[in-house]
Amino acid sequence: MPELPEVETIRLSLKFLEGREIQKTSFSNLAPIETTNRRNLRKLLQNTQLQNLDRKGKYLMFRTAKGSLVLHLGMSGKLDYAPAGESRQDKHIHMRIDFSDGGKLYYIDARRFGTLSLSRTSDGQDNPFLDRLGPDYIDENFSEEAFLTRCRRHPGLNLKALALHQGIAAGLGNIYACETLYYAELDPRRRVEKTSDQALKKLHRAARRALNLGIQHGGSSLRDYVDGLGNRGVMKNFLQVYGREGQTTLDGRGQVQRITQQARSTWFSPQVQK
DNA sequence: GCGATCCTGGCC
DNA sequence: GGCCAGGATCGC
Repeated sequence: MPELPEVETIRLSLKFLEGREIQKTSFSNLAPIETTNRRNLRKLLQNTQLQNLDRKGKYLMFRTAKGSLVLHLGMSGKLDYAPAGESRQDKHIHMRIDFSDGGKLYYIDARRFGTLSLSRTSDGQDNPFLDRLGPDYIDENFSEEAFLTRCRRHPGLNLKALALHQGIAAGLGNIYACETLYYAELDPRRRVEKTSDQALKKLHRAARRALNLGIQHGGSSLRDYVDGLGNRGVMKNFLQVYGREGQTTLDGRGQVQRITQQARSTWFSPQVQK
């Protein structure tokens, strides 16, 4: 469910937890833990300070002195903070972090497409999920030239698949991939090898624009997305093509059509995107 | 590179 | 009952 803007919004909403002491952490039997085990995670997140809450692509990193919990929210994952004296009840709570002041942070994930993993290094390169990621689209140091080089390694991909490929560049999901291709006025069916350097650079700029706009508006709450404190985002009201099959684009420049690519829906406007 | 697959829930 | 969903991996 959450893409870069939603994950970033969640991160910002929970940044106030930085510096707090974690007392203990517990996991459900079905918690989607990968490449480590609950004992290691429990040990990592026990009687220690949460130093920083960071993000790489769609992954959150809970940093402590001994390493980080690396969390991906998948399609249905949420974080929900309950201050001292409150608690949450849900069938699908898979992790609970108890802070020494009585606050609790819950990870809730009905579909369990998310992952909980571990990193011992500050750059995260020892974690197989983080290691696979390309640069973050909104990283100021990620140049158009670097993006171009990475794109050219995948000549056979169509532009929608390119946009969604987290190893080329990280952060776009289905919503913002569609929006990016609309901003860049590029046909999602076009292949990388048939796309000019100029056009790919335009795609890079468009992705940054789409993602930053999403962050500014607190993410897209289409169905049930909320940040770590239960607040909805309003980016939905600014989407040009996503979910608008049979309507005009938000700015009225064309009609929106839905097609299927890589077994997922793509919304685009053939009049605008070439 | 592509399609199937992991899983639950909401909506028609 | 069937279809759809904001994701990513795995096998072919």
